[in-house]
Amino acid sequence: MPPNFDDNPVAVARELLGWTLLVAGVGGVIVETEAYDADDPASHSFSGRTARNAAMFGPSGHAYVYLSYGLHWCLNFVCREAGHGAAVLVRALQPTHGLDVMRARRGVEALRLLASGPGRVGQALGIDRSFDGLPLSRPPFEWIAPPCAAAAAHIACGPRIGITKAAALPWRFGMAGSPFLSRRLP
DNA sequence: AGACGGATTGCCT
DNA sequence: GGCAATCCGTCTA
Repeated sequence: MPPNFDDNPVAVARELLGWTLLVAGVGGVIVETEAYDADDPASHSFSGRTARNAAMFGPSGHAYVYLSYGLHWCLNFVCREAGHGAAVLVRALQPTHGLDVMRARRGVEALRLLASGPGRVGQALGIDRSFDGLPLSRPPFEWIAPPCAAAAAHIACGPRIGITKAAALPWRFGMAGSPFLSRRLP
């Protein structure tokens, strides 16, 4: 049972925290996300549809994958209804499943370094261009719901990272105090 | 056809 | 805390 993606990206970004995301059996608990909306200058969808961001304008509940800085594959979830260009970026996981696979892919041992950062998440999960546009409700994706009401009480938010436009919006969300965040939250 | 910049990471001091 | 690496997508001609 996957989470509900038919909502605005800020709501989806918050609701995703605490869910366990597995890709081919490898993954962990989502502890950090960022929201990107259609009329958001920092969003890849802001300047309209192109070949790269086409998945963002497709149906919700699908993956949008892009290459960052020429070498990092980043995983996003399309949300709202089709055609809006809204998505949520997965920024960090607490590794729980397939630790050895992730260690091999990442080339590091420490749990803390396996998936704390969007590029690390992509590498740890084996994400690449071929995942762009795939539905999140079917294999290789698999979801485990968070323990009831556990996540909501511990969510913190702050400005998004690495962007220059709309930098003031507090659209980065994380589980407060988690050691697996890519950076501290206020 | 060619230039330019980026939703980052890792290694440096 | 600072900065180089790296290469695809987009824009301009």
